[in-house]
Amino acid sequence: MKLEEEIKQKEFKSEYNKAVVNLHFTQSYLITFQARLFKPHGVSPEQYNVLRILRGHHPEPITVSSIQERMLNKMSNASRLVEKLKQKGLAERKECPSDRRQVDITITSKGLDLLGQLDEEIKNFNHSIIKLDESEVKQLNDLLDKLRG
Amino acid sequence: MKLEEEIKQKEFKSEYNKAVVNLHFTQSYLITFQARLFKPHGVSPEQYNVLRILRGHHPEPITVSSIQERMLNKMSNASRLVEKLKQKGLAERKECPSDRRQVDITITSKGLDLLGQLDEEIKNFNHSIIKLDESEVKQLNDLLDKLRG
DNA sequence: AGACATTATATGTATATACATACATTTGGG
DNA sequence: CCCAAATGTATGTATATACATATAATGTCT
Repeated sequence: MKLEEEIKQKEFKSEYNKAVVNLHFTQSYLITFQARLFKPHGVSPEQYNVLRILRGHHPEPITVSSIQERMLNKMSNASRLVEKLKQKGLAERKECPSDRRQVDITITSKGLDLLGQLDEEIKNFNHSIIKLDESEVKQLNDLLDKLRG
Repeated sequence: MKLEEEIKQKEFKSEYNKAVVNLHFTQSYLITFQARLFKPHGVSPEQYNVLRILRGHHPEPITVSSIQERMLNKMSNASRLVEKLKQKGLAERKECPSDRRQVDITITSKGLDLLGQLDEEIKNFNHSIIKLDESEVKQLNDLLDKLRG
């Protein structure tokens, strides 16, 4: 549905103005459905994202600052998210021997199991939530990559 | 820059998977810069959005639930945002005479002044933050509108 | 009119973001 | 080697989101 109808706004001052609002609105649409998907599994979308980053490095550990770099929200707070995952038994924290300021984080087997369960579900979700065909999605990704310069 | 480089991920399982991540990442990119733009003026991005909704109806008042419908995050909390705006003298609250459950909200002249100051700044911001030409932005908006079905 | 559902708003709680700041450890210059 | 700067992590505070629930006012059915 056109954004103008969704938020009951007659028109936008420019396509650029509409695009900024459209990106916020579409992301909100996605995250609402994602949160509902993750909720029965006891993790939030950002916690899931950190788990995926951990799995990407498994069995090597990864430091908190490296997690931060790979997160979608750069200014967020990796250490608090790791703490949440640890409380749920999905991740482990260990002091880094070579630099005692750093903390090595690894995903646990429980964490890997959870991701394994979610993989198929997420794949189906991604296809069903995005009502575009293969070439359109590709086009969208290219435009977003270009948008950020 | 390609999303893969920005979040140091080698590849995505599908374009659909990438698109979901790309939308989150791009929105985060936008909101970070927007927040910095608004900060000197003492309002957050969502507070600004509510102010724009109020101006769109001025001089008519608008109820809290109508604000909610027009907000980007449908599940958010219009009444708390209105409270913040009231504390800053940017909006007023009045009991609706025809239905005492409802609350009529109007933007104050101070609120209109603030938006007036911001208008030009936002317009320039929207153009500079989106590094696409006119036809590409149009294409992006069409894809986003179609994506949500 | 009385009982009950519905609607409009407000509030409580958990999570996350954004930013400032604190603290310990490491690094590097003198 | 010692002190200052830089780095890695944690924490404090304000804001916002997501959802459940509370409360008052209104509408509806009999």
